[in-house]
Amino acid sequence: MSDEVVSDASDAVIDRPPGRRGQLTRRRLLDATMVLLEALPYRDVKVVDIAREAGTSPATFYQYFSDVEEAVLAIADEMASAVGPLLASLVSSSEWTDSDGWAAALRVADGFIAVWDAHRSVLRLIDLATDEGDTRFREIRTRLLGAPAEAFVAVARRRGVDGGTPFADAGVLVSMLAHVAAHREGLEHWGATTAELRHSMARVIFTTITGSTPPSL
Amino acid sequence: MSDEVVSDASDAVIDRPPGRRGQLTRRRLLDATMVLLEALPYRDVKVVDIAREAGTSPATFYQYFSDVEEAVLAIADEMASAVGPLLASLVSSSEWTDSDGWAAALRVADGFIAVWDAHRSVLRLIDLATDEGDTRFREIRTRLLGAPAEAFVAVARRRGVDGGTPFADAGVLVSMLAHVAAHREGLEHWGATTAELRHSMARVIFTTITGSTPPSL
Amino acid sequence: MSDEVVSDASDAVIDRPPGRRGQLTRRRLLDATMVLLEALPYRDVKVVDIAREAGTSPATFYQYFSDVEEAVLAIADEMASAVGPLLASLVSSSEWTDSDGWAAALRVADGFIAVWDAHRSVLRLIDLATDEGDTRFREIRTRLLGAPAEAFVAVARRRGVDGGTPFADAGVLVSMLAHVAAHREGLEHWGATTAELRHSMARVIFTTITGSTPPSL
Amino acid sequence: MSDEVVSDASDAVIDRPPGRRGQLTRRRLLDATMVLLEALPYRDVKVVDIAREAGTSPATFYQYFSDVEEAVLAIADEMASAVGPLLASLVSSSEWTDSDGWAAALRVADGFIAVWDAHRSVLRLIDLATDEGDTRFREIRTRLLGAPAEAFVAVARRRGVDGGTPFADAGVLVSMLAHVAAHREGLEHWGATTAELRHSMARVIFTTITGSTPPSL
DNA sequence: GATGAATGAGGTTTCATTCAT
DNA sequence: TATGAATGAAACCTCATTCAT
Repeated sequence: MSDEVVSDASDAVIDRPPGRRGQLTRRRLLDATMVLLEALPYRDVKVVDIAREAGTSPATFYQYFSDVEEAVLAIADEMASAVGPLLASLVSSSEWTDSDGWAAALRVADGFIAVWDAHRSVLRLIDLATDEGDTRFREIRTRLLGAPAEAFVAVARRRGVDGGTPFADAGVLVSMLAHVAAHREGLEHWGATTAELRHSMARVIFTTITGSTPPSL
Repeated sequence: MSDEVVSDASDAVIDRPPGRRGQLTRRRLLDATMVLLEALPYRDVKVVDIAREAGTSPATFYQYFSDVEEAVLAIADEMASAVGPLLASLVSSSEWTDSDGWAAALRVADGFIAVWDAHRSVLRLIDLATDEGDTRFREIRTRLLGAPAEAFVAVARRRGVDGGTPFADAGVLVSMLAHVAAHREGLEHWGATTAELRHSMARVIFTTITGSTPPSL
Repeated sequence: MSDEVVSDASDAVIDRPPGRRGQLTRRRLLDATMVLLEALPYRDVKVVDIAREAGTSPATFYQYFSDVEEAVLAIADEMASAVGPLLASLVSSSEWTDSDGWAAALRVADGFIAVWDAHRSVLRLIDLATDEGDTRFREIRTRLLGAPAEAFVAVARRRGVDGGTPFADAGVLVSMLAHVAAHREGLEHWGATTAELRHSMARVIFTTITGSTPPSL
Repeated sequence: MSDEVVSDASDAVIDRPPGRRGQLTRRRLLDATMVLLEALPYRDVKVVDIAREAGTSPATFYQYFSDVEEAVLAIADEMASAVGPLLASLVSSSEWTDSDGWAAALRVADGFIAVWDAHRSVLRLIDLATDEGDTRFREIRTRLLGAPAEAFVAVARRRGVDGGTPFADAGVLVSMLAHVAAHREGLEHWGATTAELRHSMARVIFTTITGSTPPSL
């Protein structure tokens, strides 16, 4: 069991390259952080609890992250790297002609809803931290929402809308999509079904991008 | 109409009916809370600091609120009572005909932007707390955004849109407006001027409500 | 097999199984608590003081006990485990015949006096807490006084007193012994020497158990 | 109604002779203290709560008592003044002959039980404070238990028991009576009915006082 | 690598107590 | 007399963080 011979050369004192065991511990800590993030308000997620949840001690936590924020940052980063391109691809995967645009619009709406459903707590946190002025989170947020936004801009340019304002339009669209997806539950509670919401979202997308009325109606 | 009325006692720590001097102190505490809220992340707003800022002691704070959240709640409540109706009136003040609709749409967009500029920190906090499941904040949020949303619904009904889904449409609109207004700065940073944004917002409103293309273009 | 085991977690704040160093600290804290308990009224024993007396910090205290009561409970528990059986054995160690009963009665009286002299403050506290309805302390008190009481019952049964009421008799005896032992000092102050008191105690014991008059007179 | 003309001459600033209204307030405060004492551990009875319970403010409390202890002292004092003589009279009201002694013993037992049932919380408190060294409470306790104790001594002397130790005997008796009465409930829980207990108590009294076996058996 | 243990630092709360009205 | 209000002072309790093993 104790054949920890691994890490070849330098067994330095400080943060040396990963190492099998270390990688696992780190992952356990990240997962634990996620679990807590989904159950508690951010401000209530404490190092001690993460450690307990991960089955280690606080001291161990500090060997991998300097504070909770850093761990969260890592999580958010992973997520953004996966989700940003995904959302962008949904936008880019269509020519947004009158004929295939509607289907694309629906796909985009669905994509946002699905992504927010899957990562609600981290996404919320990214928003929060960004609003509070944290630049590292802002970068992540930009990667995340910027991707689909730029895709929208690209489409708008390609379709060469007359005197359009592609950046504003894209910004408005992404804002709308993100916010509706984030508050879908609240909106349902208020009287709008998810089916209706995706329809409304798609309509706004379609109209904004193509300038014409969706064929659906 | 300066009716302080109510205060059903559900609230604070003490029971005795306020009293002049006490009302002043309470106000000072609320103002101090606001000041801090604008300067710091919510989680960093401490009772000690509120007290200092208000020129009293923590003990005094606890004579009026049982914790920071309660003070914040009071602030949010006041704000919602003022802002909700305002936003709703912007929506209701037009017949949304093709001729006057565009002006109304612009007014609504401007209204949201102005309100968010004036109350950014509280509004952010209401969103955060609501998302974290706090029901008292959710109620406030509903009063706040529900007002314009229902106004949109009323308009949609009056205009008798064919097979419309007024609730979903209104929800999407309000979500868009709130989110864009909240992140205007970020969007500008990214490439969309405020002027363009308000235009895009208005266009989405107008199209969604009237079903036709804005005359502006 | 990497079982973190269980550790029923019913107890303190932490779960991890003690550990040498920790055991020592815990002991120091308990001892410090005892010292203070002997010098001050219970309600005046503060965590800060215990920590100081033990040469640590309050934070450390909380790593072992969740409040003063829990520490006191541990002390009382230890004491009861040692003292209960001792008192019981004093009762059981005689056949309570007319000839050896008197000596036994004196030994029992002496035992109670000695035990109360040695643990006055804790015993007082157990009584207090029990009277106030604390069930955990009640259990301890039952272990402590129940032991000699049941021994008395056993003796009474063995001696087959006619229409006796062994439980009531045992209860009365133990009550008397505990109370006199607890207030010996006050009684002396009032006019009864310890020698006389032990004699009176013994007489009541002897008479109650054997039904006959002590030979001494 | 506002004819508060009363208090003739000096309307001094500080504690002037009672005054109708003041007496009432004082009484209300004492009663409130009692109520709390019966519901909470002594250490948890706070000035604020007494005031609330009495329907006044803390400031008012301080016009009558300098702290909670003083109020409690007043209550204890009243009680002792009423109860001490009562218990003494129960002892003195018999010649303790073989014929009427048993009835007297039963009456005394009943008396202690009744008194403790009626004043349990105050009596407990007196004991506690006395044990902790408070001399004012000790005096009260002496008045309370000293009364029946001295009555026992008087009886013993009158009956001229041979080489008796009247003080020790009386002390033991009163201790027994007080403790059993105080813990009657606990003893019942353990297996001794109240009827049996009063019998056992009476037997110990009778035997100790008269030196003979009670006729009852 | 991992972690028992310890603790400085800081915020939270509670109260007794005091005034000015 | 009575009491709104205010607050100093003292605990409480929790964490992030650091060592030594």
